[in-house]
Amino acid sequence: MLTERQKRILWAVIDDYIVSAEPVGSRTVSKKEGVGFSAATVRNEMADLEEMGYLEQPHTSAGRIPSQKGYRFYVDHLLTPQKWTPKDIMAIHQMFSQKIDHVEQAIQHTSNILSQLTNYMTICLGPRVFIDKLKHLQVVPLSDRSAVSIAVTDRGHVQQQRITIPENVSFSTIERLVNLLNDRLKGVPLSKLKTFVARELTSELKRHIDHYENTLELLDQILHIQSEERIYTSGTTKMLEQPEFQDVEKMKMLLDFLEEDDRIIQLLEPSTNGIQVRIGDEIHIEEVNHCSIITASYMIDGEPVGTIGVLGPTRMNYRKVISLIDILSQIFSKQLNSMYEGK
Amino acid sequence: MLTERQKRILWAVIDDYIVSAEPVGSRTVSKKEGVGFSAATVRNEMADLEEMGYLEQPHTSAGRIPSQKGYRFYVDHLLTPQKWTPKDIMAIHQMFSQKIDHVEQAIQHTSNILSQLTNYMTICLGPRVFIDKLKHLQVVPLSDRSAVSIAVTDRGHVQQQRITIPENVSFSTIERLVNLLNDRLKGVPLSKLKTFVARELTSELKRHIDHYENTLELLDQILHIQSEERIYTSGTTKMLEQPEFQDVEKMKMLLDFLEEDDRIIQLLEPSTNGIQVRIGDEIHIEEVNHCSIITASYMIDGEPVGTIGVLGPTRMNYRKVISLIDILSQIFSKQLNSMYEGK
DNA sequence: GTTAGCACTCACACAAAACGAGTGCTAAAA
DNA sequence: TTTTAGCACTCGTTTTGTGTGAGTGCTAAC
Repeated sequence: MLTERQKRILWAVIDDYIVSAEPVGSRTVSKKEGVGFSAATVRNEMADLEEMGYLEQPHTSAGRIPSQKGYRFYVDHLLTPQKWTPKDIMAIHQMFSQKIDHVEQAIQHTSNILSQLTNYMTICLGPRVFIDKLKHLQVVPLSDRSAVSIAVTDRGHVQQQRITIPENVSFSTIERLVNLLNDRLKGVPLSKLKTFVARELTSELKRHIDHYENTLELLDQILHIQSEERIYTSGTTKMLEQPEFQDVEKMKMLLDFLEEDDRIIQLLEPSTNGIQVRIGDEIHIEEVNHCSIITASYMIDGEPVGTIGVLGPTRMNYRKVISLIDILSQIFSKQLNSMYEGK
Repeated sequence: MLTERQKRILWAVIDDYIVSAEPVGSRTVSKKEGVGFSAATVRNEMADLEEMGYLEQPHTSAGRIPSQKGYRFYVDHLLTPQKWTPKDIMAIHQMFSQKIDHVEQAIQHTSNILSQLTNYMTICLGPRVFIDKLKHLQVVPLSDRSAVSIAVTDRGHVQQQRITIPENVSFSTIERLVNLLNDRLKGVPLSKLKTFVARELTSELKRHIDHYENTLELLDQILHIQSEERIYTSGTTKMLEQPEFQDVEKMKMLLDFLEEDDRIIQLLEPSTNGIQVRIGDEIHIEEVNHCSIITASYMIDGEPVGTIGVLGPTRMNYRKVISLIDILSQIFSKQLNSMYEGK
C-alpha cells in the first residue's frame, strides 16, 4: 500500500505530466502545491514508486513518467471529481440548444461538442436498432422483379433493403404476406423476427398463403435486416496535436485502425452501464496501446442503446474527460428521449 | 512551343520524379531510355525548360522538379494511355464479383478497390437522390404526436424523416393526405415536390382535406426531404505513405479538410461528364494545394448521378490513375444499373 | 527521518567539417 | 553551329565533436 506522501507525489507527477508531456523531475514535484518536502526526499520516494511499478524512467538522467499502473491507481484512488459552476453547466446546455430533427444529426453534434470541449478525439456508436421493436413493415415494388423492403421500428428507425422477387410470386401474394406479417409481428424485436416467424408463424403462413414454398426466399429477404451500427467520429486531427502522435508511423497505425468499422464497434461495444475507463493495454487492441479510452452509454427509456467515447493518449486529462462525458451522455440521453417522446 | 527533345526531357523528368519524389538531375535524365543526349545537353535544355516555367529548382545545387505547368503539359500532351492486358481486366472484374445487395455497400467497395489499386486516397459521392422520382410516400405514426415519414424513389432509395404531428390533425386526416399525395405525386422528382404541390395541388388539397390550413405544417414536414449526399472515403492512410505528407502539419490540414463534408462535396460536385484532372491550384482549395484530384462520374440510365475521385500528391501516377478510374467507373456504372434493373 | 551537497549520467542542441549530387560555364570535338 | 567533356563552384545533408543542463543516486550532516 502507498503512504500518504507517496500518493501525493504520484499525484503530483501525473498532474504535471498530463499537461507537460515531459518527464517530471524531483525539483518540479517538490515545488508543487501540496507537496512540502525537499527534492531529495521526493527523489527517494520516487525511486520507491518506480520499484513498485507506478513510475518509469525513460533513461537514467531523466525525470519520471507515470506507468500504466500509475495511471490506473490515479484514476481509481486519486481522482477528485471535477466541480462545475452553474455557469459552466449553462454554457454546455447552450451548445445543445441548436434545433435538430435527425437522430443521426444529434449524435454527430454531441460527438463534435465532446471533441471540442475535451480536445481529444471522440468516437460514438449509433443506437442499436436491433433491440427496437417492429412497428410497420412495407414492401414497395420497383419493377417486375425488384422491390424495396422497409421496416419501421417503434423508435422510428427505418431499415431498408433491396430485394428480388422470385419469379412465380405475384404482387397480390406479396401484399397478403406483408399484411399478415404486419399483423402478427408488431412489437417483436428486430433481432428476433426470424426465429419468431420460424417458431410461431410457419403453420399459419402455410394456411393463408398459396404456394407458400415459393415465398420462402422472399420472406427470408424481407426479414433479413442488417444491424448496421453507424460510427460517428470527431476531431481525428486532435490526435495530431498530441506530442505522442507527432510520429507519422503511429498516426498511420491509428488511422488504419479507424478505417476498420467492425474493430471500432468491438472497441466501443463492451461498455457496460456507467462510465468506463480503459488505459493502454487494458483495451486489448495493439494499435491503441498507447491510448486510453473513456466510454459511457446513452440511454433510451432507461436502456443503454449506444456508446459515446473519448480516445486520447494515456496521458490524457482523465478528470476533465470523465466529468464531461458524464454530463454530455446525460444531456444527450435526455435529448434523445424527448425526440422519441413516449414512443 | 516545345521542341521534340524538350518534350522528351520533360517527360523523363516527370516520369522519374513520379516514382522517386526526389529532384531529378541531368545525369539521371541522360541515362534514361529514350533520351540519347549527354548530361550537358540535358542541362542546357533543362535550364530552358525552367525559364519557360515547366520545371523548378528547389535550390541551386539540386536537380529539377516539375512545376504545376509541367504536370499540366504532361497530362495534356505527353501521356500515353495505359494498355491493359485481358488478364488485367479479368483480375479487375474479379474484384467486383463479390455479392452485394446494398447500393451503399457497392460504392464503398468500389472506393476500396480503387484505393487499393492506385495506392492513393479515394473519395466518392453517393448517388444524387434528388433527381430520383417519387414512387411511394408513407407516414408511420409512432405516438400521438410523432411519426416517421418515408419516401421511396423509383430507383429504390429510401429517404426518411421524423415529424411531429400538429395538435389538431387526426390520423385519418393524415391518411387521407398521404393517399392523395401518393396518387398525385408519383413520378415527380424529389427536388420538385414542394414547388409541384404549391403550384398544382393547393386547390385540390383544399377541397379534399378538412381544416387544410392545419395540415400545412405537416405537409411541409413530409415534403422536406434532405438531399443528404453521402461521402465515402478509402485509404486515407495512403496519404501518410507519400513523402510529401510526412510533415504532420500538412497531414493535419488535410484531415481537417476531410472532416468538412460540405467542402468535400464542393470538391467533387463540379465533375462534368468524362474524366477530369485537376492539378494543384486548379482545385481552388487551399488545403489541397499540393494535391491533384482525378474524378469521373458514374451513370444510371446514362445519366451522371455520382462521382468517384482519387486524391493524391501532384506527383501522382496520372497514367495509371486515369485509366483505372476510367475502367472502374464503367464497371461500377454497369453494376449499379444491373442493381436497378429496368427500375 | 529529512535535507543539503556533490559527483556523475545522458539526451539534446549546436557548430564545424566532410561529403557529394548537381549545376553553370568554357573550351574542345563533331 | 551543335554537342559534349571537363572543371570549379554551390549548397543541402550527414557526420563528428563538444558543451550544456536537467536530473539522478549517494553520502554526510542536521
